[in-house]
Amino acid sequence: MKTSFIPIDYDYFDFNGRNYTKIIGRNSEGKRVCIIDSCPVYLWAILKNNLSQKEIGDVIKKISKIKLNIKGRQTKVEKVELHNKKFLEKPVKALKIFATNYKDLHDIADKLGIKEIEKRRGYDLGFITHYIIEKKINPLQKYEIEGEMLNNSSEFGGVDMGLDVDLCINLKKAKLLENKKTKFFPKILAYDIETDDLKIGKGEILMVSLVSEKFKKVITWKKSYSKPSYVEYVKDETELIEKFIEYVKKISPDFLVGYFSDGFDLPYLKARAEKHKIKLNLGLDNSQPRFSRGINLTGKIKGIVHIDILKFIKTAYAQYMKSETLSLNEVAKEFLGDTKKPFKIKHSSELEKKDWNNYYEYNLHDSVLTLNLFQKFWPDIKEFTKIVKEPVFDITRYGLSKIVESYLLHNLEKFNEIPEKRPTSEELSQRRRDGPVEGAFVFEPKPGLYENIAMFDFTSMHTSIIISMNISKSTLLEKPEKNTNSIETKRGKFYFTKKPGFLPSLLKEIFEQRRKAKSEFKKNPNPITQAGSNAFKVLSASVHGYIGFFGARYYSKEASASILAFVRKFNKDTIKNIEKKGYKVIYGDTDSIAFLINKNKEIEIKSLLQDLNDKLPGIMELELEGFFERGLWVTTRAGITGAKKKYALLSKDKKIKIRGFETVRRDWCNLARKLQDQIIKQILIDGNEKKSLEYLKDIVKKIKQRKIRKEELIIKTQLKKPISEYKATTPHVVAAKKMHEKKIPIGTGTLIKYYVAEANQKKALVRERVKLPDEPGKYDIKYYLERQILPAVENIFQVFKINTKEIIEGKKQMTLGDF
DNA sequence: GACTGAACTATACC
DNA sequence: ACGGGTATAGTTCAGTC
Repeated sequence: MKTSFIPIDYDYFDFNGRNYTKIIGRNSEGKRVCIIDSCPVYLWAILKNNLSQKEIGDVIKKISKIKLNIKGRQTKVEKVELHNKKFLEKPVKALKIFATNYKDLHDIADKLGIKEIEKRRGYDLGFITHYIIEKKINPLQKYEIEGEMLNNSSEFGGVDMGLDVDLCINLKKAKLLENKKTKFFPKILAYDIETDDLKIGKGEILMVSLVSEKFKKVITWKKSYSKPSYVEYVKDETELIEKFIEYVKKISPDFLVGYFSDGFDLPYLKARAEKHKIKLNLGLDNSQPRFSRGINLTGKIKGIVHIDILKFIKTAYAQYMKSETLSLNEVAKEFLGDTKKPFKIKHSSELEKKDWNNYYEYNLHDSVLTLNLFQKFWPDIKEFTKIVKEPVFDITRYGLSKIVESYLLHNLEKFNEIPEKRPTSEELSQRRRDGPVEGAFVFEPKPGLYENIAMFDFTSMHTSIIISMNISKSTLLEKPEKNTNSIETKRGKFYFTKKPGFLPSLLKEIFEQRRKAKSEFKKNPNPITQAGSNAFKVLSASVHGYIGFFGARYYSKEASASILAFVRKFNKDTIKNIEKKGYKVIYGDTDSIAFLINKNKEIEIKSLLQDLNDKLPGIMELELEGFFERGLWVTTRAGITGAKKKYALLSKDKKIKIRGFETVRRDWCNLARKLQDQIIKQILIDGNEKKSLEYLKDIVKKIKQRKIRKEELIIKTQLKKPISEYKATTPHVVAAKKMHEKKIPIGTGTLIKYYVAEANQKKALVRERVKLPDEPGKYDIKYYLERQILPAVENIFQVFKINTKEIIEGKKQMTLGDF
């Protein structure tokens, strides 16, 4: 039997004590294919130096005899081979110890505590990762496979019986079809549920929507006066769940996609199914979803990849996004230009018959948005999966460190490297005690309104330093050596060999692929080329964070400290060089430098850039970020020093770039944010403060006359941990408690909204005046003037020597006099 | 009881 | 626990006079 095959979902099972993979995928005809395969299972024992041939022979003999009878199965060492390998770049002699079952490698490693063995490695990768590395059956790549058809046979304990696939093949041969572009259009089904209570399983599921390319359905037992065509009525919640399963099975998607569905929709369905004593048998083998334990639930369905698209967006894109929250509404707005349907959710008992049609539509559209978001990010997910070589299920849930680490693990073989182990819990606590390393340098600006500014920045600074200076855990030298890359840090002077290490080499590969992908995208801008560029960008930008992350296999505080020391050095050196040429540097943060170009022409600045670049080592590169007509820097609140990380620029093409100001912070009320935004824009465009001052006076007047709507004064603050863990009772904690009393569901991550009301008695603390947005009350004019408006504008006008405090307070006294 | 600095908290920048 | 450090700023809390 021969067919094409694109692997999608990976699973494994034991048969006669051995491990077998069960991979579900599709062939070119769109048929669902399952392949059964196995691979050698082994771990590495790194031998001590200077062992004699005889000693090695004796060790091999000893190890070959290891037999274990644990967890109800027999496992043994089946073969031992001697190999010349590398571990952390150093040549080592290592024994490749083959055993029966991957899950027993740990126990075998425990038996290897003998003096000739220095280290034991390679048994903590997970069987699927081990299998993919070993057999190179990579996810989402296209193969031509050969094997025996299994047709409800009893082979492998009848694994294919009751498995809903078109073909089940015992794999014999697989050939990667390299040159053919994989045209793989997966079947996607998005879903979303509506319930009467947000606590998992507590309320009833009122309806569930299912949306795929040519399918739209809302299943509900809550009837309206008229039934839209996409709605299907069922008798009750039990039937709703059964109907849901029926449709999922009928459509049989490759991906079942939800938004926050790991934490809500899927566990909810499971809990309600349990309550009604029915099985949520969504798996291709009729199994129920399985949930991982831990803080973050993840729901796995066998054969169908369950994807919580929120998780992927959060990990890979949140840092580049404008949205203030990751709610479906905001994320859809940013990426799709579409929003949720307006509908105010109430408990079903409070809904009138006429409301239900809107509720159906709302529910349906949430699935539409979820589907569209998946489509939007599918090219990215595909790229990440192909590059990192971990299954889609994991790629969409891994954090950045796991993505980087997986990439490294899947590429060690070409360096003949034995993988490093995960840190033990002792190592983890030690690493946490290491404390932080000194970070980047930020130039203290002199407050003012400047004209004609140029901004340079280093291209992917940390990444290019790692590559150019060959920095990593394994290239760090124990002793000083000549002709090395060295750097002084607070933790001592560190030396790195110039012989390329595997981590900097792999990073260089990613970096070059990113460059290619980026130019590809520029030549031919489309979602596919953009996704390639994005994936390499995110991956390469995360490597420095990975090295400094205490949970990393290739963690190195020395390497991390060195990278940051180089970051400071290159930035400061460049500032000096720019100043030497007679320019005034006004600001810089980590990898950027802003300076005044005075009367010089742009061409002269570009030649300065060229000069600076000529002196930079390796692949390091300084770029022109842009030319700016005007720029505004202010003092800190204390009013003495220039504030770092707070500035605004007006580019030549009249675009405004605002950084750090209250305008861009979501924990300030809209009024203060909008006012500041207007003022900054006006000042940058006009070059003076006159109009802005009038605008400020007008707003102050309006607030005193209570002409500002309360919505403009709502302060939004996120709960970062459970309420009980707060040591200080802050305003937003008080508001959260009020919400809790009102039975509004809250938890870590909830954006708490409140306003500050007038005090009826002498209430000094802000928290005593906190009210929820729909609580009646008058807002506190004094608070908003002094704690929101004034701080937002004070240091801006200070640049023009205008004392805003007098303007605000002076008028206030007059108004108070009126009372 | 008013004042003040430290601690706690959130959020931004790169 | 699931990249990192640097920085600003508000509010509460605890200690001082």
